[in-house]
Amino acid sequence: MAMKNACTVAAAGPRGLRSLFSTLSTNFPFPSQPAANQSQRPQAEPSTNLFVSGTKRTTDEGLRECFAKFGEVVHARVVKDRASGWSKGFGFVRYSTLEEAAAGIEGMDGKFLDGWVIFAEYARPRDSPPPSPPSYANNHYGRQ
DNA sequence: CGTGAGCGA
Repeated sequence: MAMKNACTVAAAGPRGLRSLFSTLSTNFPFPSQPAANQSQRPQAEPSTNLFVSGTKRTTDEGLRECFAKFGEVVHARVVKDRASGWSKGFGFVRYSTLEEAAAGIEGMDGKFLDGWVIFAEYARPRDSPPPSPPSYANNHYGRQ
């Protein structure tokens, strides 16, 4: 039982609520949505691509080891600056199937890793890579 | 007050 993994699943207990119902106990029900469409916010449709945030001090292997407990991680990568090499604070994890991806999200979203909270969500489909180098052929990433 | 809402060379 020697897990050097830093994936110490530490979920904040239901404590911390002190005076939640203070002076705001006036209008209770939801104030009808102000019809303000939320543009393209997070929460994309189910996909094997997972976007994980909170990996400032975590590495690709850390993410992989952490998410591998919920499914078969095909590939895990922590985005970092190519120039300096420091983590940008977020990464991506690709599962083998959508079920595993959902399980990974439900099981890792809002957990602590390396001392930082990590968020697991579906990543956006990236079919428009930055044309930094005009490249010769069109790079086509693997698709299930 | 252990919290950022962020999408990849």
